[in-house]
Amino acid sequence: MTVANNPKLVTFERLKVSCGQCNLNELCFPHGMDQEDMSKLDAVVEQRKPLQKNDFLYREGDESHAIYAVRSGSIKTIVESPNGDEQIVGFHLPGELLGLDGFMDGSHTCTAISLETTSVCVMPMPKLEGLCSTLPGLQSQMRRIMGKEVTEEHQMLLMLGKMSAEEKIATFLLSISRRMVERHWKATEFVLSMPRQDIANYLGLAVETVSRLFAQYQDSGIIKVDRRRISILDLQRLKGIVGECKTTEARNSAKS
Amino acid sequence: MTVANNPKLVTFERLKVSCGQCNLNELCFPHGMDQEDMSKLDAVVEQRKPLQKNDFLYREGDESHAIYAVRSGSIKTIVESPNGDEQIVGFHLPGELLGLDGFMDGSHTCTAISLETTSVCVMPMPKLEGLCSTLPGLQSQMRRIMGKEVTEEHQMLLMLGKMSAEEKIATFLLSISRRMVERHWKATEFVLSMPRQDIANYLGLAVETVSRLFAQYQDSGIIKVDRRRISILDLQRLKGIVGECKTTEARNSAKS
DNA sequence: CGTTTGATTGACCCCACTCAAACGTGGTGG
DNA sequence: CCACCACGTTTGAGTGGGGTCAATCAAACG
Repeated sequence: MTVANNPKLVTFERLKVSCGQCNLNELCFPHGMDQEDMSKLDAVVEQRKPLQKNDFLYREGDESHAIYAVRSGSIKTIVESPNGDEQIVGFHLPGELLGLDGFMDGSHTCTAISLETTSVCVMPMPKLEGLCSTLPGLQSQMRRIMGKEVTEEHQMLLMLGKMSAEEKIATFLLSISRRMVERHWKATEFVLSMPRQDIANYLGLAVETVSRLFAQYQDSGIIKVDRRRISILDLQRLKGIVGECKTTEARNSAKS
Repeated sequence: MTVANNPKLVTFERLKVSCGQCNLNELCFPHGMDQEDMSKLDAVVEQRKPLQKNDFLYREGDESHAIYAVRSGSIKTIVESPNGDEQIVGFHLPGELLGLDGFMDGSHTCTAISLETTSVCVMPMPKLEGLCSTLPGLQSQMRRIMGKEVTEEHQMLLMLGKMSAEEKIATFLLSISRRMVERHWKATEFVLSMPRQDIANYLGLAVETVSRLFAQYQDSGIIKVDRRRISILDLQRLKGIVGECKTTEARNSAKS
């Protein structure tokens, strides 16, 4: 329905949409900024030729020029180990940011690959830095964004370190569901943009385990699986799998 | 030998040491800053009463006032899961920073606990922000620090997601060793400040597994273990365990 | 159509966890 | 100074969760 969420439309209609007009701005970088600041931000945001499936947005080692926001489509970020295998460290949906890994020494420490046809907004670092010194709000915005990244990665460490396969899958589905709601999509029906292989990699599991647990949850009547299309039939039971107490629920309702 | 690395001395001698005089400044926040900027930073750095073992520096949910640098001793940071168990997300040695998890919404999302008697430098956020707007270098410094945090956590995700117990233990020992060298301590002989339980938690393993692998590596002549005192006897073999190809070595030599 | 790629399912097995007990070691008080 | 206790660590035995291997199946594509 919306422009931003349909890659076909955005690709062929017009490339540049101002942040003020973008329906994702509440989720994205401009979150909480006033009209004036947003229009100044607008001036530095650039558009980029849409990425085709499996295109690289950037690779490990590439010089870091900018931070990126997904406008439509989705992107995975991966890090590579010394002995060759790779770990997916994040899936990025429309409105989510990436590229913060390049801040340490000016070159990216992970690789970003599109999962489907994807368009991104580019915020060039030099210009963004310049803007930061004039707009006091932008600086704290940057901090918030990086703090969010750190916090999210902590949650992922918790998942990889302490959760069983069942809990991981449930957590993953709930995370996607929650983010779908944020984007005003249905909480209980969505299409995963990544293959099973990527889900497994992300969760530290084997593909077969992911497949088996999807099947198991379907048999239990918790979800319905049709290839990459997922329907959550019993959200409460899914939440019950990840943790008995209500901490998660309390935290979510407190945030919104 | 050095003041900063001996908690007893620093505690009873004098609390405040300027960044310029601190032998950790090359590892710490001031890394790369000139004398002038450093003295301005000095003006906002505060000292804090030393923490006793198992004291909290801050807890999840606490309001975030500052970022902290370990001056002596060590600190662990942990996140808690809905169902009660916790994951250690980092061990912080002298010169290392913590508190960045509070940047998202102004309250900490993890808990910091000292592993031994520990003193920290406090950099209050409001003052630091003020300084950022006048010192252009400080802003980019902040970014570097956060970028480093993100990158380190990516490496940890890789470890938790893809490594076997053997690789995890080897990686852990090498990480400690590398950081000891940075602090001008011996690369091959050190005392771990955390119990086995914490190592196990951090690596996503059971205590028994950690114990067994330490024993196994000792039997193989790779390390020598005496309670918490570790001697690395065969650094090359240890590096061999984490990855067959030489990427790690190449990267390290390229950086230095 | 055949081919390829991704997903599922089954059989088997191994790594790492659990449970349990023994073993220092350090601290405490008699 | 020694006896005692508490805690962290080690070691052994047994088990199960999830990985591996292999075959099958279903879409998508040329």
